[in-house]
Amino acid sequence: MKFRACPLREGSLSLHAMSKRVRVRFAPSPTGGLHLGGVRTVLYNYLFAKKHGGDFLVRIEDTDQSRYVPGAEEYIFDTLKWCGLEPDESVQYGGNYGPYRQSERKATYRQYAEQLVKDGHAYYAFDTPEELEKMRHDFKTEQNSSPQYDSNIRMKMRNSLTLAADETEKLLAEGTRHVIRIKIPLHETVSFTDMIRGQVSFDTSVVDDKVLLKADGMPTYHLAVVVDDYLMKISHAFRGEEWLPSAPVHILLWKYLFGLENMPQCAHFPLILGPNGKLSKRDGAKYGFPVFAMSWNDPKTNELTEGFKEKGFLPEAFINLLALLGWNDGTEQEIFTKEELIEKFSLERVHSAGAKFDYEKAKWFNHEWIKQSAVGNLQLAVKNLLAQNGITVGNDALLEKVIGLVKDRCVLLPDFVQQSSFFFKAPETLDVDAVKPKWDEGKKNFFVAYAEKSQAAAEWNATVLENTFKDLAGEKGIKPGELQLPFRIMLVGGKFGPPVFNIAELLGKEETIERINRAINMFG
RNA sequence: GGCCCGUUCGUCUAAGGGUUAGGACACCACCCUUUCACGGUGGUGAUACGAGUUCGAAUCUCGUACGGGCUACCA
Repeated sequence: MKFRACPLREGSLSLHAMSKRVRVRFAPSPTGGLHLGGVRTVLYNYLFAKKHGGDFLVRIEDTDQSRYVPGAEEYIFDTLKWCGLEPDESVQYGGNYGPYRQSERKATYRQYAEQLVKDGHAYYAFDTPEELEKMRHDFKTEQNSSPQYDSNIRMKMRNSLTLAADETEKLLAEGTRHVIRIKIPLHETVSFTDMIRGQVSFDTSVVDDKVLLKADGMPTYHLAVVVDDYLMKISHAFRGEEWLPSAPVHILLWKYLFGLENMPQCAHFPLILGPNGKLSKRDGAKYGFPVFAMSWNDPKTNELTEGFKEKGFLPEAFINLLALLGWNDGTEQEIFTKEELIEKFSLERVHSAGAKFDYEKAKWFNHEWIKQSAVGNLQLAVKNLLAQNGITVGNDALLEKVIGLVKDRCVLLPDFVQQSSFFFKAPETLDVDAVKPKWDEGKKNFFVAYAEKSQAAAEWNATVLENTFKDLAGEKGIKPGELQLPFRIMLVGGKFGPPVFNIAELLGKEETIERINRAINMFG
């Protein structure tokens, strides 16, 4: 980390971290939802910025209207909010370097694109999509399965390099559809230092003349990212590994436009992989786990993709598991709060290899977080979940006790429904089959007596209940163990839940006795 | 096809020239528990392959193989 010495008024010297600004870009389009890899990119950017006392900013990429999905932008910010990763600057949160939405910066991008043409680093291209397709077809060979618009091809196409100057002028004056392409130099080695991978080099002869400004006047990512990073004074640019191959284009643009010395430091994060390569939206449905942070309902296809939130993950657990997918602090610690992550995160310890997502381990993280969560942190979510299942909780104090009692056995939030419904509502059906084969008069008599004894009990708690139960069983000559399962079925309805006597304690005297009597009749 | 990145138990990973290659998830066994879990103890299980450098290589170098990414007027 770099430091800059700052003299204080008193004359002493103190070290201040140089201000860091990192940014993340979002397209409110591709699939709409923010998938695992996207959120992790945000997370690492966020952690880095916060750790170094810098600013974390989000830019919105609404470059391609045909792909723009309504609602996606709001969705992005909802997701960031749920994850606790709100940016310091963005369309929604404001800041001093706006506008942050790409479509509102069109004039700026054009200005720099024209500048490049003037300096001989870019050119106008008038080729139609059909002509491009023809080119790709005509020049396709066995050695080159996908020909690029590059130094070999460009002189055979219709652009300001091949056309006479007055012809170009005329086409432009007529408003002919055109794009601006970067003119990649012939044989030049472009290299840069990636904070995770070290030095990476490319030969420009394999880079194509990327479109910088599209026919509709919108910039491509390549132009926008460089111009914005400069104008918004970005110091660090981190993104996914899938961007590595386009880095040379960006380096060249920095060189031509703003100077290499002003280029942000960059890092490319490893990909998050699904069972088969890069994690895709399809993998979720295919393998049965969520790939989006929050449920995304595609307004175009009306297709719903379930998210981690709706699946019952705690946001704390979600960012925890994401952080550990490609990074660790070198110790054996695995459970981190956001604050700890900020404190301990370091780019040097981010892996360079892709990480395959494991849903089982993800669930383990959530389980750990539920177990260590304070009851208050869970209460609202559980209450809502119960309400969704038709159970209204009238007694919050009881709910608190119930959550405390059952949270150790809940992996996902919805598990609370099964584990705690019966505290608020008597089970509608009892697992009679589990009891009947061994049910007899002796047991029936026991429970009739136990109900009577309970009625008379002066104290009502698990210990007293259990002692009474065991004493009575002894008197009747029945093993207490044989009576516990029927008792559980009576109260819970099935073979699950916390220890029976704890359940009875929370249920209270009246309810417990009522359930015993009701069940005795059902067992016959 | 070309270019780039990568490769330690099934999965996430630790080990920065010298360790019986460590931990976690999952799995198995036992203990605890007469429900289901939690928890505890133990177990199975990895340095892709081949050369080289070195007294010594998971670690450094090269090659091979395999995996992934990119190769759009998408990001």
